[in-house]
Amino acid sequence: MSDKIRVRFAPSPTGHLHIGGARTALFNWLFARANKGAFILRIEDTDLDRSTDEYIQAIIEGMNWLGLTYDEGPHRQTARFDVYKAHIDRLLAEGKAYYCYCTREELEAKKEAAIAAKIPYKYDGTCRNSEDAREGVSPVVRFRMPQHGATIVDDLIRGRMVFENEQLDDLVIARSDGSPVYNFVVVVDDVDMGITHVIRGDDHINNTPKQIQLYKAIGHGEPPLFAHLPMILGADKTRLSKRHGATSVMAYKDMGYLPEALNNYLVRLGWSSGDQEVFSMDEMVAQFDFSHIGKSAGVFNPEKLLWLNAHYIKTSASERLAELIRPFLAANGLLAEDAAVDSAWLAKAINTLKERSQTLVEMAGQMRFYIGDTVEFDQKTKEKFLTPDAQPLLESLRDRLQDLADFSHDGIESVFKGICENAGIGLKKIAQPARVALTGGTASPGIYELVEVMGRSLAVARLNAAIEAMKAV
RNA sequence: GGUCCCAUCGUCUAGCGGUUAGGACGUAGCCCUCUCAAGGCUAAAACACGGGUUCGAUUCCCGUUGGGACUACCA
Repeated sequence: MSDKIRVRFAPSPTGHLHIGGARTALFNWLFARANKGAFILRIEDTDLDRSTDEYIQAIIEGMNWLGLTYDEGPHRQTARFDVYKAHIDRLLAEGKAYYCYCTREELEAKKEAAIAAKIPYKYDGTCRNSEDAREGVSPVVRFRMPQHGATIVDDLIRGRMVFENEQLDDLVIARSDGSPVYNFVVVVDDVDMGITHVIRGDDHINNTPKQIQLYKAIGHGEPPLFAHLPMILGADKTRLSKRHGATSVMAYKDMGYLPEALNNYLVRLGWSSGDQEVFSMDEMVAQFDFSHIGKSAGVFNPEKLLWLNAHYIKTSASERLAELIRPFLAANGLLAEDAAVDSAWLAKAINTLKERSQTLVEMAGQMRFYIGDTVEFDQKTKEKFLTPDAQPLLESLRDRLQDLADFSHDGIESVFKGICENAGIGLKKIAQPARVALTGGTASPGIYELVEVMGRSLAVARLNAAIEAMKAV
């Protein structure tokens, strides 16, 4: 256990698992799996006002959906307040931290003054050397940050970064109510949990030197190694947020995306392995390495994700898709959740839809080809294809399908071919009117498979309905 | 304002001193074809700028410009 790699994903439960968090989780997971290490889930819920149990569940749900299994956790920081308290007391006793009685108002005023005078703001250290308690003020605890020398971060992705210690603030580690603050608990937990590598977004870069100083005060050995991942940006190159559309992982599930598509998209946003674009989870694990993680922020590209999703739909087993699509069919009203529809039939239908569906939502919509007694005709389409010339052809088609002994793809094909030969016409002359009659539209799966999956009775019924509609004109 | 990070087609990226600067998404055209897709082929499309270093810079160094993050008793 001593030199085993241990990494963690540490989201705060103040929202759903979003795209950026999911990628951080994925990279941690990949690194752990690639090195036979441990992947730990830690919930950073020290912000009591904004954290909720619902979001904890939502984050876990998102990770489960993506298949990012964790080996330990979820650990909750709110369950460890006594641990933090002990560290704070010790730091206080050792003089590495001190009580600060400055009020928020005073601090705010000093900050505004600094900004107005255009000088860089930093806590002025009023309480650093004075032990004077003030009546009626419950103090915060500040960490005594070294003010000389420099803190060096040898980032696994960015290389060496040097921070002058005089730039570092005496940061608050405990609020006036005694509760510990993020930068502090992160360090305590990483030490306690034996974290060897901290893989996180590069929005944490400026926290790193502060945390390293905390490690030196709290930890025993060396601080962990750091790897700062580039940010994910929206199309306008600002940090990805709700403004850019769906950002929660589960929203993608609801929009009919497959988890492997999202994982594959995310892994290629910032990391590469030559020219390869499509990766199974096993391939990602086998090929993942820090040296091919880029440094620059990436723009989230929904079109490419959609392309990957279409790819995975095309290549997934239809049996699996048949199960996944049921909720979507229930949602669009085509098939009740508990409808007794044969999965084998569903899979057969999906076979004809896979190559023309980019999402499960889209595929569920296309199930209209096969489910439902009536079809709606667009007026223009009807005029163009359900012509007087076509009527006898459709009648003939109906009769032949009615009498067809071998109601298979090949049997159906021979029916169409037979009609073409009889009438001396090309397939196009009958296929398009038939397609319109059977589906109401001009775009559908191949006509033979369409009829086959639809089944004899529905095909005949729809043909009859179309023929009636033609007569009515 | 301060600190830090970043910079190859519109986007994701390959490249690790000498390449016709490669791939992918998207876009356009063609082929295939019963429609729509899928698939195949082709095309347009990039090294931000200026200095160095070097026989030679997309690649190494510095600066400029441009983006971004952080700058809380949030995480």
